[in-house]
Amino acid sequence: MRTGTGAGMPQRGAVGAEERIRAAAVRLWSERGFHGVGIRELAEEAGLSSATLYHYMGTKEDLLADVMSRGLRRLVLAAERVTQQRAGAGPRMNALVQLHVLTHALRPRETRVVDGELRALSGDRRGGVMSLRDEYERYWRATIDEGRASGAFRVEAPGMARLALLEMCTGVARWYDPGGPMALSEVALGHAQLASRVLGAEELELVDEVDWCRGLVGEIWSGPGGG
Amino acid sequence: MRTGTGAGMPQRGAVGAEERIRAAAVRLWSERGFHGVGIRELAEEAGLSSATLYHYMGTKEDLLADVMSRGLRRLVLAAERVTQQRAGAGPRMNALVQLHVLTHALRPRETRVVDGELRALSGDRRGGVMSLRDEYERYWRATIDEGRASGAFRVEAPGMARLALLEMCTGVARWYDPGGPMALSEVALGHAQLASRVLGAEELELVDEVDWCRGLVGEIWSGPGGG
Amino acid sequence: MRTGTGAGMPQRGAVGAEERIRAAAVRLWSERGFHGVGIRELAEEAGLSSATLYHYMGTKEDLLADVMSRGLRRLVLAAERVTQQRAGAGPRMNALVQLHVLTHALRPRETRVVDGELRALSGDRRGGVMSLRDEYERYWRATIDEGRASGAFRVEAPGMARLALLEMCTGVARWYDPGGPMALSEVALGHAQLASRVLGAEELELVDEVDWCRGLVGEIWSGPGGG
Amino acid sequence: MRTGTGAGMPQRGAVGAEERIRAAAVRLWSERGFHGVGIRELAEEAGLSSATLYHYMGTKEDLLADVMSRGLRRLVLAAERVTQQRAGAGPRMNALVQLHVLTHALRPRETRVVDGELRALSGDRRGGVMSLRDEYERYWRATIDEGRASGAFRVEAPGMARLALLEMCTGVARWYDPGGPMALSEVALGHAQLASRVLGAEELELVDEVDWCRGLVGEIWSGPGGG
DNA sequence: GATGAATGAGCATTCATTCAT
DNA sequence: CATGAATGAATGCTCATTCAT
Repeated sequence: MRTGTGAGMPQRGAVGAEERIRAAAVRLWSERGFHGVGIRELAEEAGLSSATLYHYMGTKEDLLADVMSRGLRRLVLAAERVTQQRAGAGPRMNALVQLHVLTHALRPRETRVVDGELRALSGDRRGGVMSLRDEYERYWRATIDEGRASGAFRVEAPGMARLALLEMCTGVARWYDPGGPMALSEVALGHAQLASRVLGAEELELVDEVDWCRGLVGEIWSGPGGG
Repeated sequence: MRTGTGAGMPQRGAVGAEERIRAAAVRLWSERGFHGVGIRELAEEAGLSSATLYHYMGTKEDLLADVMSRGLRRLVLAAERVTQQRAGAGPRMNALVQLHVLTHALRPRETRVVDGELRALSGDRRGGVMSLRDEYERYWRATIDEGRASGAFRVEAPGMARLALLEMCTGVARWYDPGGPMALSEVALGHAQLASRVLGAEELELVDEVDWCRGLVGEIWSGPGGG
Repeated sequence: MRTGTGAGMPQRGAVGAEERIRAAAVRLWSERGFHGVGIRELAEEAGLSSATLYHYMGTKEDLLADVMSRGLRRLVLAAERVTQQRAGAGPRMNALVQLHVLTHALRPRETRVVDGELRALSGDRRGGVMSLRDEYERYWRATIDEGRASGAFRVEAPGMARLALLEMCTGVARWYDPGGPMALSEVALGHAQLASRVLGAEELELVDEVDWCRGLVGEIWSGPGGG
Repeated sequence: MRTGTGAGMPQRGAVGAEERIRAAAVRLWSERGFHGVGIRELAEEAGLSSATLYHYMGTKEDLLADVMSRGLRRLVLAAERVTQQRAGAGPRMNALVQLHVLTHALRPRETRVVDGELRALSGDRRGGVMSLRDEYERYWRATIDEGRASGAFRVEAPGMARLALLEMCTGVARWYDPGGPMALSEVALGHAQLASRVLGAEELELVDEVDWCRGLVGEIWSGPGGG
């Protein structure tokens, strides 16, 4: 997808096209996978002809790389904010978890694509996406390390703990049902507590970051796509 | 896929064919997904022509349902054994976790297919697989309930804890690398400890079930396919 | 097949494509039957790739239904004209027979497909085609009934006579050879006479409708397809 | 299909196999056409495996040629009998028509295959079948010629009349319904009368040959297949 | 006599993609 | 900006047929 339209504000109907295409892709791919959805169906979902699609994107795989990169960049952006605005390993980790869980609960389609379609990317493009993912995970790694150094966390295998926590929190996008019995904030706070247990930091008080995170998610994920 | 060949020992190339097909499918699907692998490639991987494939299976989707059901039945079988042979919520949960982790670390391909291709199944067949998955999760649910009742576990939202734990342990199949820095037993015991923390049962002693589980996995997962 | 191209004159290769496809189908199917001709061969005969074929049609069966419906609609249209422009059972039947025979002699391929491939249509589509056929036969039925009522025809079993006559006249498409010994007008008039005998109306004078019918056939069957 | 089993009487289950195969072919082909039915379905209908089928027949096309030849030989045989046992063009034609109609009404499946699948036969085999058909039609031709010579028939174009009559009478196999409103004998006698009209021989008395023909059809068409 | 296993070629259909307009 | 037309390659699957047992 061509990088940017330059102007600061959407001007013509066409401006929304890229956005609509990405939205259609996310909707469809999150449900049936990259290989399970054809270009024609994608075009129909976006309200365009399949030929017009190619005006806005490169190949199908380019579109996937674009969608994944944008999603990951938003995750990175959010994690960066948390690090800037929350000090101390405990509060930071608490916020990171609540943010991750909220993002995955509020944006299950985007996150499922980001998390599950890496294998559909070939060599070169995969590398770029993986390094973005690593960039995101680095916030977790750093915070866990920090907590271990300060004595706030007690974990023997911090790498494994990080992976275990990420898998646990990412899983929310696979099972959370907004119409189900659990309130969103319960899930977020609940996972924050589980994380504190996993990290051996139970005595820490768990600040409720749900509203703040919700605002952050809203700010970062709404709008024309975080390009 | 037709049920069984009956005879006790593989005699001709044909005997192993069904098995070879399933193995090929697991290998390929775990890496590129159900929709990412064509019938011809599957056949080649199994050492057959694509026409011969259809001698042994119904449709491609039938094969997927077969592979998933067999995998899940093995998981159920193993969980059943744990429940029979380990008494008390703590020891049981400990064994369930170590078993799940070991299975996912030793059989990452099978478990990734089982866990990730549900969406490729259409209506009727999906139901069958989902009920098997529910059957498996019931062992976890029951054990958590038991531990909460006995006071061994302290969790506020047991449903969420179960899902969080399952996602966490299942994730092992996505990241564990046998050539990597972590020993398999460390991962298994490590997750058992994380689970005990998640469930608020830290004071419980964590019996090392790795060898026993390894035997169980070997017994249940080797052989002609757990039909 | 999409309805029409609107423009009054063929301009580019694409305009005639639908027409060319139907013509190819009629040519091939009339000789080897619907199931005897593959899509690739059809495409080749139409001068397109098999993928392009699907740009213009739905399924192969859709194309058959389209071809049959168009043929039958033309038959109906012609019979309607006869009924409007010829009064009295005798003259009408005479014209209907000559028209039917001429159509089947001049358009043996279209009529053979219309007459012989009903079984290749599945349920729903078959019904539509059958009702068109019934519509056409209704003109014969009505005319025979009229002739019986007026005393012009003497037949005991009018239903059987209608079927017998239709089979007899339709058969022309199966054996008439324009390069053979019989002139087209002889065949048409000859059948008109046989029909008058079958209906017990020998004393009636047989007007030669060959030229008029030929004009009608030319008018109705030429052109972009009678959609 | 290998020509004969030699012995005069069916001995083993296998003896019936060829017969069952032909019967299955006739059943299926008459409904969906030669190209519309696969070998596997044919085998299933005959109660055999598709491989076993090939024990009894050559290729699929060989089987078709066999089925068609046998049918036509039976038609020829019956026409021969008529010629031997009925003297005079009028009575002979009367019997030929009633026999043809009865055969097509009682054996619609066999006759539809005989009549409609010639195009599925390639070059060499088609010639053989066509000459059998010609042999059959020769009885009609000869009888019409005889009637014209003796003054019993008055037709101008005897060739066309023959074809018209054959098409008319053959059509019975396409529309006659034993459960419908017309009795079989009505159809047979009715067509005999239409034929006499077509041939300009109305003054001739129409002997009811239905019972005799029925016997002939029963004799010739029952039994192990008229090989 | 009968069949499971096997296959190359073919089936109807869809794929992602290009391009002239 | 947008699309209808076009296609080579691939899709999942079935074809008629052979052959060792």
